[in-house]
Amino acid sequence: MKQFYGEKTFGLIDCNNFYVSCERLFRPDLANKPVVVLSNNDGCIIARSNEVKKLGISMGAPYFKHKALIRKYNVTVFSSNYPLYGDISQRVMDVLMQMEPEVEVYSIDEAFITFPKGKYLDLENYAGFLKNTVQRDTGIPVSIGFGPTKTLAKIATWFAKKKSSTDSTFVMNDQHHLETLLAGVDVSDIWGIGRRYADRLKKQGVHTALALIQCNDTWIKKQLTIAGLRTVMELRGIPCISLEKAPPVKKSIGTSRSFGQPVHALSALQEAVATYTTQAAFKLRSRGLKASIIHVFIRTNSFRKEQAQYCNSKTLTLSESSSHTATLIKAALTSLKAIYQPGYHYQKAGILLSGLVPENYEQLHLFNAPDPSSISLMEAVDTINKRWGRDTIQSGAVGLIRDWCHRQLEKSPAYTTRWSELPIVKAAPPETFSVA
DNA sequence: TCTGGGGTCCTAGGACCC
DNA sequence: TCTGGGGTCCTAGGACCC
Repeated sequence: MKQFYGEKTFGLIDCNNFYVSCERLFRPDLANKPVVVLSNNDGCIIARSNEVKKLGISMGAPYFKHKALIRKYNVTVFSSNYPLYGDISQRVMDVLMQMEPEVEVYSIDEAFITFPKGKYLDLENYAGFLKNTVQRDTGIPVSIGFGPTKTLAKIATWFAKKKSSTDSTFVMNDQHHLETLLAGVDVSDIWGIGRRYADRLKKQGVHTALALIQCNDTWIKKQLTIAGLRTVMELRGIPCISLEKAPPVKKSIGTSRSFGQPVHALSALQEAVATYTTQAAFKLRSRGLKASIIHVFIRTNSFRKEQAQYCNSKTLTLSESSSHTATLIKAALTSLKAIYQPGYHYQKAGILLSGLVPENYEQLHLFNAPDPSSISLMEAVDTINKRWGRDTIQSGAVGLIRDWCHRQLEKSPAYTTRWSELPIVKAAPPETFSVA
């Protein structure tokens, strides 16, 4: 492979229509039938079965705009069920880690692997073996691409999905002429080139990955920054992005939601912000971290051009980092009060915690002693909420009426993560299978 | 009526210091 | 009246990813 530098082969394992595949695991009657999964608040379509893709419904499309089509073609609709998807994802990753020593969990539905060039004599065969093993052990169909860099492995996976053949794998090897392959890839389909950059490149006459790798490096850096230049090097076959086996240290943790209906009152925003802070603080403690910076934002609906628009945010630095829910809520509500303006239709609020340090990292305020009772209180609350559900014990600030809560009308059960929602399999005649 | 959420990285520009 | 230059840090905004 003369044009490919580097000693390693990279692979990308990408779950097909992942959220839809997860829902189908427990609804085998939906195989080969059109299915979509909605975003939070049932707002956008974020996963589509192949049948739905053929109807021309695009990724991220607003649900309400396609309701008629969805009804017409009898598409089954699910609200998103992240506990289910997270659990199935873990199973897929476990299978890969049993097969390969070097695995990077890149996202909920993708993993990179890498191994020395030449480890497997027949890469096509190995890709098929990997794919079949994941499918057999988890029920999730995947596509797999191999290439000499991560970016080219991504492109190989793109070819694997594009091919109408059933094997869903693609290996970039000596038989392929890299330039011929890249001539068939639109710049917008390159990992790292988003819509803005793609538009910009096309305006200047660069339409394909092949045209891009032939551009001058200085020009590329000016157009796409150093990150874009790295992408181009990878497209040329020079590895610049390495495999990250350990998940990177978190720099921020946030929670934000759109409301189920417009919100006007400060009191409702306070409940929402307190609720999001509670959730973020729980995530913080689950990762063994404390935060010292808390950022709160509120905004109106920018799609409603006819309405008065307002968005604002405020960042507060705590005198001492904390993971204590009440402390964080107090700071969040102080910021909220400072930015709240009456008279607007608010659509979304959120909080972002940063300045994260390990919980055992002590940087005490000169005059404040730590309160050991607050630590044991939080531990008790987390234990109870893990056992009985996350709403069991909460701060009074989160409210009781909560009419701002987001919608999730079509949610499937937490089949694999909640005892009360386990699927019940009934004995059935051969060749049929039903789930109650 | 109804348009997601959670992240990361890069750069430009201002503040500040010596 | 005339009034430097370089380094660092921080932040906002824009780009990207799934």
